[in-house]
Amino acid sequence: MAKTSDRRSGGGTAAPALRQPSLLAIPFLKLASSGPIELLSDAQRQQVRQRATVRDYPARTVVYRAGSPADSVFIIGEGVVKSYRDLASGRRRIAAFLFARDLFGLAEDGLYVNTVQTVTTVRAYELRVDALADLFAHYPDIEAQFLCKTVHVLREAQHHNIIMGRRDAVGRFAMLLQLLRKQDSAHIRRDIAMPMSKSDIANYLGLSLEAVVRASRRLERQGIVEFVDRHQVRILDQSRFEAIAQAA
Amino acid sequence: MAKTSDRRSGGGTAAPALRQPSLLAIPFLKLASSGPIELLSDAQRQQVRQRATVRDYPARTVVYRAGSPADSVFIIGEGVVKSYRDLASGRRRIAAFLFARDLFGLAEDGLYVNTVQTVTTVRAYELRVDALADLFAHYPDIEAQFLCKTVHVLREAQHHNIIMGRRDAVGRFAMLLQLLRKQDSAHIRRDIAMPMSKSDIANYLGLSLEAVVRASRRLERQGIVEFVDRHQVRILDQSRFEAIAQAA
DNA sequence: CGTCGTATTGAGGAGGCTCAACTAAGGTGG
DNA sequence: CCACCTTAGTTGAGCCTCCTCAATACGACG
Repeated sequence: MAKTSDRRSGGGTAAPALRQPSLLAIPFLKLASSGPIELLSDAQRQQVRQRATVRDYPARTVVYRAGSPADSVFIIGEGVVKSYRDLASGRRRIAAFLFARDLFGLAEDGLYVNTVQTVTTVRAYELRVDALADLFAHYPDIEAQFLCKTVHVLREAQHHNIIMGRRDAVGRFAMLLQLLRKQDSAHIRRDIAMPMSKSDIANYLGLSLEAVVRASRRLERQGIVEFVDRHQVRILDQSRFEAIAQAA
Repeated sequence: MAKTSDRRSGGGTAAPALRQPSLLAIPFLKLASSGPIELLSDAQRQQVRQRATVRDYPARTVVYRAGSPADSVFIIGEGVVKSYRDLASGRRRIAAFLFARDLFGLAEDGLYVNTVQTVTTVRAYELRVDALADLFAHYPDIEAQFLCKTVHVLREAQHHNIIMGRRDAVGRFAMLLQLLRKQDSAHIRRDIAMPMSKSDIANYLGLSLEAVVRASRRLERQGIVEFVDRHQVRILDQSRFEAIAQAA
């Protein structure tokens, strides 16, 4: 494969390929282990898998467009997608980046609200709405897990709001890096995979591309991070990095 | 009651007092009527009502604080609340204003993530988590409606993101007014109830109080809106108002 | 009629945006 | 294998908007 196709799965974690659809979230209730957990049991994942179609998309593929009929929901098995809307002003607002074990395609009034496009190559599980209804009817517990996941996504959207409330570009960028770092939770904390372009990041953070570039340059010049390559960032000064990101 | 206590229910709609807990949202699937609808059937509302405790709060009451144990979820019967977090920087970010038929109290890891405080006097239905679990176990359809509502709230959070992505204070303020106008959907579209303070609005929009004041003044000076009193706004020029708000 | 919280207005400064030119990297075709 | 092209990224200059600080007005309540 060509060089660009090497960008897979949001970056270099050695996680084994997921053979079953899977949902990650922090549950409502207090559990022994805090932090996000796998919601579905093996049996549940089997049930979901049986009703789903596996889809493999190359990078930059549009999965669906905003306003088109919503026939399916999707669970990401591997890879990264962006969910966005193009506004009347010509600007593009990226609502979220979605990763393995994330869910997308929740519709409104029978239509998708955002456009979803792959950032890396992506394997997804497509569940048609009737299959989903069937699943919920037979296995109410699975429906409860979807509710749990949706609440988790809602909290992430609120976190995005907090990011956008910051005035300084450097702070917003640092908070995005924190978010990306959580994706490689099992991996080393020093290196962060950044599969999306800086232009995508600008659209996510509500900044101009130039502002994102200057923010990353400043972090680099101050010796806080280092850009190993276009899609990989290394944290050099953990405490100063945290200080900037936490100062929300 | 004193004058300030006259601020009720987000403002002057002649809606009859809701005797039953109720959820408002736009469903996934295409229906005959687009726009938000009542999700629960009469029988379902009855079931929810039986397991809920009615709570009446004066204005400015804290219902719960971020980080405290999450024992209950709440459905608003009447009134307005704000859901917010106080950040390390001393700033307060209001995640959402919630109205009649809205749901709040969805926890993470057994703890509330936001602080919720009443803006007006509020009647709410409190559902303890075990009562909610019992409800879901016996009536899976109700769980489906809660899922639908949560997705709806998620979309509203994404809309909030779009608002915050705007650079101009006037545009953000106009979009907030649009949002408030939808609350009085059955009511005249010319007058908008604005139960919260301008300071709250600033915290919601990610602006300084002064910026909100100047934005509203500018809309007023241009003859687009008129501030009838501190909590009521009248749209004078519908088309110019829309043009500013839509130009997201 | 004084006090407190909310609201308003002005002056000055910081930060991000736009516009514009330019560099770097990846992909294509001869 | 290289010239070319396209996309992504970088940097600088000047403008614009919002922020901060500070002082003042207003309304509700005691």
